[in-house]
Amino acid sequence: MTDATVQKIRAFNRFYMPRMNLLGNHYLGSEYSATEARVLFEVLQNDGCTATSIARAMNIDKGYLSRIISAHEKAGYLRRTVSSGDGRARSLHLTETGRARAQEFVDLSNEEVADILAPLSPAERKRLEDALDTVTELLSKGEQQA
Amino acid sequence: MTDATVQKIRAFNRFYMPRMNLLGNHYLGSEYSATEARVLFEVLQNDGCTATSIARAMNIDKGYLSRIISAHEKAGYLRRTVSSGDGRARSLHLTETGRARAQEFVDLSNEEVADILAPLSPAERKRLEDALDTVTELLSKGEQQA
DNA sequence: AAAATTTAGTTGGCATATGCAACTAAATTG
DNA sequence: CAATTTAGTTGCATATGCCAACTAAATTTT
Repeated sequence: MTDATVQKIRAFNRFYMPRMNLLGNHYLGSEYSATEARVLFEVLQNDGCTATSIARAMNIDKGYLSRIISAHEKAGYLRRTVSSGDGRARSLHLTETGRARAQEFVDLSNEEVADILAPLSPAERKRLEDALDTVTELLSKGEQQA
Repeated sequence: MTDATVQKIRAFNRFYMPRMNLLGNHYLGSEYSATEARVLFEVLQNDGCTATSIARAMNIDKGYLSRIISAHEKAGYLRRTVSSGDGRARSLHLTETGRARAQEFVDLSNEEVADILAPLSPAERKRLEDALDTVTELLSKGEQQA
């Protein structure tokens, strides 16, 4: 059951996560927690989504999420509107400020990754992209559950 | 500055992390926090290491780490012995119980990964391994800082 | 070698993050 | 309409992180 590919994946994860700064609780170098930043992204990429859908996507506690959303609202990053079809649910929308804030995170992340890729030649970048495509393609097999 | 490879990497991260269950604060499905589990692994893979070396490797506060280690000791997972060469430092060693506990995590992780890889044929696994090797090789460039 | 400085670890205190369960309101079932 | 389920909120407990004070032991200075 513990075949070589499994070990390879696990070794890769141990190598990749710290290199990409994907450990720790802060979103990159920012003062924001990774969770707070991700919530902002969820709403950015999914305007009108609800707390429930975010909780499902991020797999976090709905109580905790409720507070994060309240904090984002208080900070002026998003608005809550009663869902048209469901009186219990609130549709979430980023404000201009929130969109700008999310963009800051995107920019920061881009810079970090760019630094990591700096030593690579164009040919090497191409190889890297192809390898990432391959990994994505293969791990997408047997994907249609959720 | 925001080139295609950077976007590729970021898209890959968004795809890969949730798929590998690398988000969230719990070590896999266990009741253990990721931090507690990682400390156990550090000692497992580095018998006789010290709190200072772990704090450096994991980049966490020494006070917090001190408490985690105490908890692990109280739980019977590890022993502390005064370092032979340095009277201030304590060498850390897993007990049999601690080794078994760590192994449970390893097994759990192996199973999760095995499930993900289940749909892949042997040929596809080989392709995957090669792709992971390529990514690792390329991201290792310009690596000798620390 | 004694004093001053540094290092390893512990502990207390504090702030925030996270998780869980009880609770309210609204929707859905039968 | 009563019973059940669902979306969110809130109270409370624990986890996590950070900083500073403190002890003991090692290292450096003079």
